[in-house]
Amino acid sequence: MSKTTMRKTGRSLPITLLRARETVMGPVREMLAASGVNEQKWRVLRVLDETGPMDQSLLAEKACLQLPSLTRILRAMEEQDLVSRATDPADRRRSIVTISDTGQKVIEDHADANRHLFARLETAYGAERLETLLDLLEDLTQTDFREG
Amino acid sequence: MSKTTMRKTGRSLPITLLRARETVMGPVREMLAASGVNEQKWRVLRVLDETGPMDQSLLAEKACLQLPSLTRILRAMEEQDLVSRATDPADRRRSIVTISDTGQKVIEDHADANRHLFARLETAYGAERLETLLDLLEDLTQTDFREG
DNA sequence: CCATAACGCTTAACAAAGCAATCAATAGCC
DNA sequence: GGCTATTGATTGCTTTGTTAAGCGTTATGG
Repeated sequence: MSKTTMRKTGRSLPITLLRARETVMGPVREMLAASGVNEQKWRVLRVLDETGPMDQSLLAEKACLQLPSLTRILRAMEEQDLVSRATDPADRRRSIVTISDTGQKVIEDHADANRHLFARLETAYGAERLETLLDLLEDLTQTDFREG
Repeated sequence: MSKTTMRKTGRSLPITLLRARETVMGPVREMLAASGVNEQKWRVLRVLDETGPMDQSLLAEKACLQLPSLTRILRAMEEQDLVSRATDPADRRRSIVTISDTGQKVIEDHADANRHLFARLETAYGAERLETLLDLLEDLTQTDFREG
């Protein structure tokens, strides 16, 4: 045994989060497997559908994607006619991304399966506990615990 | 606005988990940036340090890594002398991974910073809430909500 | 025994993450 | 106005995730 093993090894939040994410995303990936969109594209579509057109920086933040990743994903999504991009006339650095009818249709096609999945999760895990978990996670995200 | 936007757009557990993970891992990545280990190697080292030598399949599961990823990571870690591998004489398909003194040192070097980080998180977020969150996450991981 | 299946790990191929550098457009400042 | 700094997006490079196939080893069943 190692010296460091002697310390009380508390549960690891990073690994626990990873595991939980895998548990949740597995079924979602299954759901999306058939259609031409993957997890990331689905997140992009959902954000655009829920919030409307926006520039890429904001979209990246809301969809939890890095700008470089988003750039490449949007290129593919444009080719699939899921979204369209147009440079913002007010600031020609910006490019505004808009969901297309095809993109809307993908969302709608998966809406039922998604609701069904979520409903099963609520049943198996407990609706109140799920609410609590989401609250705690959102608070964690807003917690600042950096140096200084 | 879209048709689908009309539905009550519940909070998305996948994205919330992603965000929370990013919040937690950001500072950890900063901590590790200087040393030669990244997030994944750090997870491998921690698992080996806490639980002792083990074969790769178990290590992969505990460190939340896929076997192919682990293969590549271990190759690099062997070159860095962080771990060593030896085929299990009892079952020569298995290869047992052991943390090295260099690997131990990396853990020890970061132990303080890691504890400090975790302590600040406990302070900023609340120790009890953190416990609750970990409990809820672990339960979620054990929740089966697949079809059928 | 021996053929076959199952297992543990590796390799291969491609998409994506992460990070740094780059480029074009805008903003600030003298 | 013209120079520099900043911003939004893209590209390049390396590592990892994901899936499927492959190889050697061990278990199983006739």
